[in-house]
Amino acid sequence: MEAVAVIDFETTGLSPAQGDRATEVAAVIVQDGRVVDRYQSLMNAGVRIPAYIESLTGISNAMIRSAPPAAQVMREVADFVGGIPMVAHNAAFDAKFWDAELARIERTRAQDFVCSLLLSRRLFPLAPSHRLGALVEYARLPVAGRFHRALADAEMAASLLLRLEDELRLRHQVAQVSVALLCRIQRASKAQLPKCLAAARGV
DNA sequence: TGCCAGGCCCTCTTTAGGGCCTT
Repeated sequence: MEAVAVIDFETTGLSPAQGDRATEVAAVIVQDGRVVDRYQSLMNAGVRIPAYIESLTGISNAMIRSAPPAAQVMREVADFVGGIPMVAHNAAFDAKFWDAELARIERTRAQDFVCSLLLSRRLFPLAPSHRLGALVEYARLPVAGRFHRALADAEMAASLLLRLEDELRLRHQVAQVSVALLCRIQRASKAQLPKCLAAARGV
């Protein structure tokens, strides 16, 4: 598979449209079956983190006060990722924060966003839960650090992506896994999935 | 203090409702 950037945000809430902002971002570059580069930074967007999110993530208002400005961090991470396809667990969430934070520095995203949550629902239908932590346990992936910290979650989502790639190769005999195929799989309905995988096998 | 969104997916569905997932 071509190189991808697996990203994860910690934020003050669920919706940039409601005024929520990013507090931490991480991106790991996955190439040739392994993580080859990493970026991580706290970011100060000048908004207060609610107490229940401080306890969820361990990221405090004091930590954010001494963090670099959000605009600087977004310029750095966007340059780090460049134009390669992006991946996140529940990508709808991270994509809306990525696009909202980029818009504040007058930049836009051009590449695809692959969702490891949607892929897991297709390829691990028997998993008891498709939360990142539950999938790490289900697939016996290494715990990369504290859950709900950006770099640890990005590393674990990267491990999950590589496991999903293995699943396509070994169980479904797909010789060539590509981002385009992952995009087709995540858009496929349950009924469409067998045909989608058969086409990928060249049947 | 408590709550806020939105897309996906299942089902006792499609003229809808509710759980899952992200912070």
